[in-house]
Amino acid sequence: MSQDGAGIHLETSLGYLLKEASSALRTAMEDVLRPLGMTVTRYSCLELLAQRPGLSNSELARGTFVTRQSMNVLLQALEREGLVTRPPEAPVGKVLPTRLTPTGRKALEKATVAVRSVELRMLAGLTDDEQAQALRILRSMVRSLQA
Amino acid sequence: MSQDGAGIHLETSLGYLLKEASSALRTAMEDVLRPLGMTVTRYSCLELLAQRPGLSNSELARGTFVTRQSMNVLLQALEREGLVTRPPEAPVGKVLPTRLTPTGRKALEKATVAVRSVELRMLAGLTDDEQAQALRILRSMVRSLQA
DNA sequence: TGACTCATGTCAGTATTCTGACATACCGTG
DNA sequence: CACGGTATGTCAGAATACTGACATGAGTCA
Repeated sequence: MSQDGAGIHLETSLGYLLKEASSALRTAMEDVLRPLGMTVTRYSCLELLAQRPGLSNSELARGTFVTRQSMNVLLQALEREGLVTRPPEAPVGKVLPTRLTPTGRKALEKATVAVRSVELRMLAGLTDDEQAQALRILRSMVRSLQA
Repeated sequence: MSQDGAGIHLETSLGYLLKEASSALRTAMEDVLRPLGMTVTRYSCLELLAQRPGLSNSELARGTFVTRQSMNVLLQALEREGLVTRPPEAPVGKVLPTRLTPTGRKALEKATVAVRSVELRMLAGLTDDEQAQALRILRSMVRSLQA
C-alpha cells in the first residue's frame, strides 16, 4: 500500500489533493451548468465581466486562467450569440473593452444560482474558521508558486 | 471594487481560489517538466504506476482525473516509447495490467525530483499544522462535492 | 442456464485549448 | 524625437481531452 522511497505520496500530497479537489469542483459545476446550456469557461468569463465591466480580452484570459487566444475564440462566440459586446474600434490602444448585454446578464443570473449551490455544497462540512484558513493557505500557495 | 449582490465574490471565493492554485501548480509543473521532455499528464500516469504497479487503463484514468479514452491514447504513446508495458492478452477479463519499464522508471525519477521541488516551493510558507489543515479541508471538499 | 447490468478497452469524430507567429500600439529611456 | 521593450488582438495549425459508440467479459439474480 505505502511503498515509500522514490515517489511522491499521493495520499498525503497537497498537490495531488489540490488537483483532485479542483477536478471535483469542475465536474460538479459542469453537471449543474449543462442543463442551462452553459459551460464552466463561459460562466467564468461572464461572471468576471459582471464584476468588472469593460475588461479586455487579455485581462479576461488571465482571470479565467486560459491563454488570450482561447479567450478570444470564446469571446467571439459569446459576441455572436449576443451575450457580450465589444466596440468595433478600440477607444485607446488595441484594447477592446468587453461588456455584458442584457441577454448575457440574464444567462449569467441562472448560472450563478447553480454555481452558488455547488460552492455551498463544497463548503458544507467546514466551519467559518476553516474556510478562512483555507483561503489563507491557498493564497500562500499561489504566492509561493508564482515567485 | 466590491459591487455586491448577484455575483460570486471572486476575491473571497474558495472555488475561484482553488482553480487559481490548481492552475498555478500546473503551470509550475509544466515549467520544470518541459526541459525533461515530460508533460504533467504523462508524469501523473507514471507516478501512479510506480506506486501501484499493475493498474489498468480505467484505474489510471480515474487516478489522473481524465477519461479512460484519453488515458488510452496516452498509454499507447507511452507503450510505443517503451516507458510502460501491457500484456498483449488480458490475464483475466478485459483488464490489461500496466507496468513501468526500466526506461519508464528512469524517466520518472528525474521528473519526480523536479515535481518535488515544485511541491516544496508551494509549501514553503506553511507550517506543518497548516499543511495538515489544508489536507483535511481539501478532503472534506472533495467528499462533499462527490456526495 | 439465460437475461440483465455493469465495467472495460478501444475506435472514431468533435471540441477545446494550446503554441507559434504577426502586426500594431503604448511606454520608458536615451 | 527615435527606439527597444512590453502588451495586445488575432489568425492558423497542432496538441490534447472529450463525447459517442461498439464489442466483450464479469458478476448477479431468477
